[in-house]
Amino acid sequence: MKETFYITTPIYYPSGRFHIGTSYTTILVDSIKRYKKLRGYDTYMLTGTDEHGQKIENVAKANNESPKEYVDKMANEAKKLWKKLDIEYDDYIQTTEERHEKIVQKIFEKFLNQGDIYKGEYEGWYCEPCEAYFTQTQLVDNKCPDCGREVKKMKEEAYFFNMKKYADRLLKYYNEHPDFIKPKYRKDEMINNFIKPGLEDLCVTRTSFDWGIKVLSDPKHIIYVWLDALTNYITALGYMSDDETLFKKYWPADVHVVAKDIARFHLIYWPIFLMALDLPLPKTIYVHNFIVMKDGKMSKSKGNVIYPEPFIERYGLDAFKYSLLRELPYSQDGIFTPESFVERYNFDLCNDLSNLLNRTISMVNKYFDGVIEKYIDSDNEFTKELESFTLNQIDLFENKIDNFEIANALKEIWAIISKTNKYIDETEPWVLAKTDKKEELKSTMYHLVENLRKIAILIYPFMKDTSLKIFEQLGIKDEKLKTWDSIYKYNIIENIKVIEKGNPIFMRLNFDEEIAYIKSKM
RNA sequence: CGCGGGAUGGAGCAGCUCGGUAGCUCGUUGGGCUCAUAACCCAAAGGUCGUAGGUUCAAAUCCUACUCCCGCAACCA
Repeated sequence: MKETFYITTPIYYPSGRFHIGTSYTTILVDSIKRYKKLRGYDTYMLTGTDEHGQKIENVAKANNESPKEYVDKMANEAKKLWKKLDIEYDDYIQTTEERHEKIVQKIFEKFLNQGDIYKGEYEGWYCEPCEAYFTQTQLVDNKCPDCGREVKKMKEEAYFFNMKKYADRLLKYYNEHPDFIKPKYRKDEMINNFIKPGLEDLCVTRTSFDWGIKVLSDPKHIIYVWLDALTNYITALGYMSDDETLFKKYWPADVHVVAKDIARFHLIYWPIFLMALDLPLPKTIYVHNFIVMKDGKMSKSKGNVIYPEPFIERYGLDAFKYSLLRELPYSQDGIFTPESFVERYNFDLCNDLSNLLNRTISMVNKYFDGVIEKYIDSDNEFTKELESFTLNQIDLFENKIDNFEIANALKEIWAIISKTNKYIDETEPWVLAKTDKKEELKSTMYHLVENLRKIAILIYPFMKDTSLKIFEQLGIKDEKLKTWDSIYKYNIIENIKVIEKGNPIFMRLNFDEEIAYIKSKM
C-alpha cells in the first residue's frame, strides 16, 4: 500500500476578498502536495473556509444577506479562485456544513464531560455598535480598533478550556519531537511568550452574538472561533462520524501549513485539543511568513494590497506561482514588488529557462535534423561535471523541499539551468560542428536535452503547464521519461525528435510598460 | 530587564548550527561567443559583514553590552 500524505491549508476567514497572502499559502500547499504525489504518495489536500463569528454576521448584514447566503457566496468565490490557480484540493470544508457542526458539538460535550471545559466569566472591552469584544492590547487609544468609539468593560458567562492542565505535556511533546514545528524558532517563541509565563485558559464560547455553533447542553452559548475552526482538520475526514474511513487512512496529518499570524492557535491550542481527544498530533506544523510590500504590510488603507487575478490573466499562472514561491524566504517575510515580479519573469523565466530550451531545440534541429538517438559515453570533462553537478543539485532540491524550503528548492533547480547554459559555452557546439567532431557534438546535444528533461520533471509540481510544454517541445512522449524515478538516470532517452520550431515558452517583458500596468491594478 | 526576527559592496539576499582567504541574484564597466529573446558565457570595480568590547594563532561566524528597523504580546484569520 502507498504511504499517505495529508496536507492542509488553514480555513480562510471570508470577511473580505481573498488576497495574495491566502493565494500564497494555497499555492504552497498545492505544490508540496503535487510533489509528494509525483514521488508516489497517496496524497490528500484539504482547504476551506471558517464561516462563523461576529464579523461575518456584520458583513452579511451590511450586504443585506443572511450569514449563510453570504458565506456560501464567499466559498464559491474561493473555489473559483482556486480553479484559476489550478489548485488540486481533494476536499473543501465549510464550517457551516452539517458534517462539521455536528461533530464540533459532540467534541464540546466530550470536553465538558471529561472536565476539560468549565463554566466561568469572560471579561473584556465591549464595543456596542460593533457588538464585539476586544482585549486591552487590541484597543487603539483605549477605543474600539474598528470604529474608534468608546468601549465598555463587560462581563458575560462563558465556557473555558483548561489549557493549564496540558501545558507540561505540550512542552514535553515539543522537546521530544524536533520536527513538530518548522521553522524551529517558532517553538522558542511559543515557549517563551506563552507557555513559560503560564498558559491562560481559552474562552471557547460567547453569548454576545448568534452566528455560530450552539452548545448542545446550553444553547444560549455558541462555540467560539478556535474550537470550531481548528477541528476542521479532522471533521473533514469524518472523525466521530458514521464513516471514519478517511480519518483512519489519513490522520495524523503530515503537515498543516499556516501563516505566522495564526501560529499560536496551531502550535498551542490545536495540539492540546488533540491531546484532550486522545488523538495523535500532526507530524509537522509549518509556519510561513508574510508577503509584504516595499512600504510594509499589505493593507487596504495603504492601498498596496495585491490580488492574484491581474497577474494570472496577463502573465499566466506559472509565472505568478513561480514568483510567489521564489520570493518568500524560509524564515523571513518576503518582499513582493511589481519590479521584482517583472525581473523574475525576465531573468529567471525568459533569459534562463525559456532561452535554454530555445537554443537547445534550435541546435538539435540545425545539427541533427532534430533527432537525439542515444546516450554516448564521453570523457569530456565538462560533460562529466555537468552530470555530477546536476545529480547533486537534485539531491539538494529534495532535501530543501522535504524541509518545506520552497524558495531554496527552486534556487537549486535554477542552478541546474544556469549550469546547463554555461555548458553550452564550455563545449562550444558551433566549433564542434565546424571541426566535424560529430560524436562530441551528439553528446553535447544529448546532455542538453537530457538536462531539460530533468528540469521539466523538477518544476512539474510548481509549474505544470510549463513542464508539459518543455516535454512537448523536446518531443518526449513516453510517460516513463516523465517520472521522478527516471530523473536520476542519464542514459534513458532514445530516438526522440524535438519540435522543428519551438515558440519561446516565456517572452521578455518590457520593464516600464509592465510596471505601469501592474501599478494600475493595485 | 516582555518575546522573536533582522542589520553583510548601489538594491535584494545567502553564509553564522560544526570559527580559517566574504558568496549569490540584479545593477555598473570591459571582454567573449553566435545556437538563442539587446539573450548566453567570462572578467573587473565595489564590502574594515550595525556599534563597542572580549575569547582565540584566527570571528560575519562564539561571548558580553549597546543602537536602529520589523513583527508579536493571549482569545485578533
